[in-house]
Amino acid sequence: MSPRLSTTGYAVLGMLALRPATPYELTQQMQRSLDYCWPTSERSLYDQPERLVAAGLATLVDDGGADGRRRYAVTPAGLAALRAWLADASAMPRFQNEPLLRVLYGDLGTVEDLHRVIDDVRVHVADRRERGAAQMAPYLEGAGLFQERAHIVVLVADLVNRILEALDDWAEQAQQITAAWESTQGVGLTDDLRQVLERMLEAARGRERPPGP
Amino acid sequence: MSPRLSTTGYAVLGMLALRPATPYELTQQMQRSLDYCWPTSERSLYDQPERLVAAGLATLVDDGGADGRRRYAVTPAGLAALRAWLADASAMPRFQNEPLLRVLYGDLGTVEDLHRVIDDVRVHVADRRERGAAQMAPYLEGAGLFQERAHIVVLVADLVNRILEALDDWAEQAQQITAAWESTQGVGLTDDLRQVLERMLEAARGRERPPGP
DNA sequence: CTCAGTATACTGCAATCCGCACTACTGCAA
DNA sequence: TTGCAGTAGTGCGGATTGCAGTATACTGAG
Repeated sequence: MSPRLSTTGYAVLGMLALRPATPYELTQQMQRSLDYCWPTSERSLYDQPERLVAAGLATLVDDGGADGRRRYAVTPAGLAALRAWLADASAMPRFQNEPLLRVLYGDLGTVEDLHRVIDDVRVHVADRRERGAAQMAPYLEGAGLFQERAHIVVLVADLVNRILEALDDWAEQAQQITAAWESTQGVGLTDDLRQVLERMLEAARGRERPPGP
Repeated sequence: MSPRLSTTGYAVLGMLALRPATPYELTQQMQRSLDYCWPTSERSLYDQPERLVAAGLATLVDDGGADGRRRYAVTPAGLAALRAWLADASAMPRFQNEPLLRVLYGDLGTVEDLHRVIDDVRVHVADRRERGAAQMAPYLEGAGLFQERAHIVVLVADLVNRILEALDDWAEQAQQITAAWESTQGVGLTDDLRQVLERMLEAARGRERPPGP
């Protein structure tokens, strides 16, 4: 019946289920929460509510006159659609890691380029973590923005933080390893890289099956 | 001059810079490498080479007759464009984490839904790690597919692996924490969640400035 | 008072990307 | 010779993106 909602559609539907909102408020909320698990352009958030209305999953609860400021809320059908979505299979996380792409082709550029990309990762991560901490700190005192959902919010924030930690740890190690490189080409499997590779393969093997016959 | 290449455009340009390829070969390579840092649909990979040719960054080195099988290679201008791209600023990594979105709205569904999403993450991650290990193991014996680029490949694989590890560790902890939940709503800040939150905030604080005056 | 400058809250548009269905060819096996 | 699976694509409609542009409100200098 409904022409298959996109994941972004469900993301918006979910936000409206938490509380009715105007498109602009959706863009604000996106920066606070959605951006950590499902980044989208602001542009598309302005279009989503209308599409949800067309599918019968949301309604206009306040057309704010001629000057816009339209507020939308979920319908019972919308809630049902959300619950159905939550019940079906999820996709593998997709990581659009542009800095890593630059590292992957790093041997086509200079060592300075490579160093800068890695440094930038740490800067980006530090910024994100700082903003994340500022958002999460109030929850300890019972004063979070969605305190009644604290259990969910903490779980989500924890994964985001773990991934940022992984990025930062990697970047720190990459800084140390690449500091010695004189060129981006022909470095070969140096001792430190061999260690990294061995640890990686060992960890992967460890997960397969506990003992083995 | 050229109408600004997309990141996917540079990703393809980079693959062609490593070795000339047919569009189909690009889709194969994507599954092996690009998918870990810059996932795209196969469909768009078929279109990219033509676009690069139009921009003067690639050329057809073998139009395989009427039956397709066209092979493309970078031009000197293409290599220059790649180097210029490597020299300019990178964007923050973007994580499209659909399972996490489902957790974020988990309080609108059942506990079973929530458990399943978290379990699925571990399954997805195990699968990825296994494939990654199979690809990386040959590099230890000097028999990797791009052995002469081993230093780069190991660095990239290490970040991918660290992120997968973070996902799995998080999921394992989330399994334990949510195992006790009888409903997805009104759980509140239980002791285990409070500990997670405290560790998170402490870690973030630790990064800000080493000692303090 | 007014006028430039800035912030907020959008809208339009062209380019790009995506999923899906569909085609065409090859081997090979009943 | 027909059916089926695998390989290598193409076409198309709709979704998404970045960017430029608009409208309105406030703010403080002259």
